[in-house]
Amino acid sequence: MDTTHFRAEILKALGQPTRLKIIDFLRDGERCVCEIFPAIGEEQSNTSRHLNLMVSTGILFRRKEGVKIFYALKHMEIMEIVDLATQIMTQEITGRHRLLKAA
Amino acid sequence: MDTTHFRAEILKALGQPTRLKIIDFLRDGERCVCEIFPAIGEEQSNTSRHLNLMVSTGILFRRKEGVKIFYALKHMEIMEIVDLATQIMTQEITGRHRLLKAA
DNA sequence: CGGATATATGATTGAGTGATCATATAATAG
DNA sequence: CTATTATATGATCACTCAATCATATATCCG
Repeated sequence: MDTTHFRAEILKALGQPTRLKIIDFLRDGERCVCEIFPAIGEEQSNTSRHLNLMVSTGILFRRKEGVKIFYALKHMEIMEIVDLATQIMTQEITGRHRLLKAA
Repeated sequence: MDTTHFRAEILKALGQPTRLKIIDFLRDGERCVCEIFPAIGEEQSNTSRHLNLMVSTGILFRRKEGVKIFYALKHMEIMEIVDLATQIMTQEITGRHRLLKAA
């Protein structure tokens, strides 16, 4: 089986600023939409769409409680991936500093 | 500093089927374009564009040797990220099987 | 029931993306 | 110098995506 598309879909879901902000915010645990969209500074509507997308992709849990709907990270691996991306970013930035100083 | 866009850019670079195929192929080490595009079954032109994008994003090295241009993964973390995505995928697939069996 | 709150969804729009074809550039061999 | 090989790039096109506004749905409270 070729898993390329499935794996790309997961990584693509993480590679978008608004979704990444949501994921950062969900690190501390489950949150409802009404907490998420003010925290990340996006419209309720837009936030809802991104949350739905990430549930479809399989990286978020959804739980209903009364009127509120709570979302949470479904896999610890998601945080690890984001942390590794941060490491790469840091290396790139310091690497460029080194180049700038040398020039 | 808000690093959201930078981190998203890195993850986005990985979240595309053609680029993911390239990254899989580069696990074994440095390869030139003439080796890469037949291996992944894409056009030379298209392959070149994706390689350039990944160099700009800072996840690939480029080295010139005569007429050939070699590309290589620039960070070990890239392989780790892809492996973690594979783990998530596997958990999702087996999880769905379990649900199907229970139904 | 009627109003308020929380979330989702339809429609639209502008921007971005990936692939393709044709062509340009660069390096090397003969 | 010319032909060949390797790679990059311009132009184009269909498609996808993110954001927004307006509205629908659902739950709860009084």
